[in-house]
Amino acid sequence: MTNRIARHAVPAPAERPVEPDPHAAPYRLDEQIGFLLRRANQRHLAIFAAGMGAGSQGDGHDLTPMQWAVLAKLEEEGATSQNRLGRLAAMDGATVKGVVDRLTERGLVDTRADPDDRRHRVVALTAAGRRLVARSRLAAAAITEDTLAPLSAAEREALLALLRKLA
Amino acid sequence: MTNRIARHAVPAPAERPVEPDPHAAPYRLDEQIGFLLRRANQRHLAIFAAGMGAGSQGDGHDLTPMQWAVLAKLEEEGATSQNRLGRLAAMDGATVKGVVDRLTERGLVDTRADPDDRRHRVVALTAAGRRLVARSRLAAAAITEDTLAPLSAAEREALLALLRKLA
DNA sequence: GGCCGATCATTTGTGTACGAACTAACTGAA
DNA sequence: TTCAGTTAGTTCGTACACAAATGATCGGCC
Repeated sequence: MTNRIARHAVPAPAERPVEPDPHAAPYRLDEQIGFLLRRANQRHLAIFAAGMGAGSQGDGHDLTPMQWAVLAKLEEEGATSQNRLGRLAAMDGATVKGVVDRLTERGLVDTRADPDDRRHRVVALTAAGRRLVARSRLAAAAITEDTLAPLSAAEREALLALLRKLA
Repeated sequence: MTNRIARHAVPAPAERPVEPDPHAAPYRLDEQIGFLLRRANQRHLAIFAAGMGAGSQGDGHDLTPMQWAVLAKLEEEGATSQNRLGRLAAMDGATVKGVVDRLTERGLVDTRADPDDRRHRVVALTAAGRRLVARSRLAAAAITEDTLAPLSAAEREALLALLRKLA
């Protein structure tokens, strides 16, 4: 669990900061919602990589968050077009393609043409993909749990509700 | 303000989902903290791009969130080493380099050697960089405001506090 | 029945993100 | 002082993320 970022106390600045314009509104990067969202997400990604990444003691998931999202959605929804998959997993078409390509190379999903609409490419889990999802369920739940560990049950609910409102 | 992702109602699935194992714990991707964090961040990034991106009605900021974070931190703290800048702005060394390189190409920052420690490369705002930061302050504040728009003042405070706890 | 706008997939290009491996430089203890 | 451990920066490789442009296909409307 590396997470080399901002994990230590920051040492004193090398030189005195430029005095800001006293008329300017105060703007502290660390107080902005964007910065805090990014930090929280970073921590989550580190936890995810530790639990499902390549280095996670050979339990063999080796999935990125996006790859897991696609697999999980495919199991929830069954086979679907790339486009719908992208909407469900909240990623754009170009990104979906990359993720699906990598999953296809590993034999976890496959893609076939849709006879009803030849624009669609229908993506589905393979047997190996279904097995991997089944094996990874617990790890995924543990990642959610670890990410929320600093919060009480009430705080967790509040945070999820606020984030849903924000999205 | 494009945001093509998941902006529309999702149509019915093309075929019936595979029935999940009734013994498996329920796992809904949309309820996981990671998914919600990513969605919230996506929306923020779209708002940011609209307010400071290249297409934002020629007000000429044309900054990414990372680039803005570096510029804002440099103004808060004055000239600092790349490493410290990375810790302050919460990005790893390799990422800092890319961002600083692009800002350098645009003449917004420059880098010099530190005579006291020749490992350090000290990054500082140029005059043009300082002017751009001054011009962009209001836009940055508006982005924070727009991102938090769906929430009441109390909810905003609660969300920021919870995210701080999570980081 | 054939055109027109919308939809789907793909490609290209830019910009994060970060692990891993490497070199140069510093620092403290033997 | 010397050298082992640490730190700063760079490079490489992989994987998102998304705008924009392109080409194929569909669906409806005249």
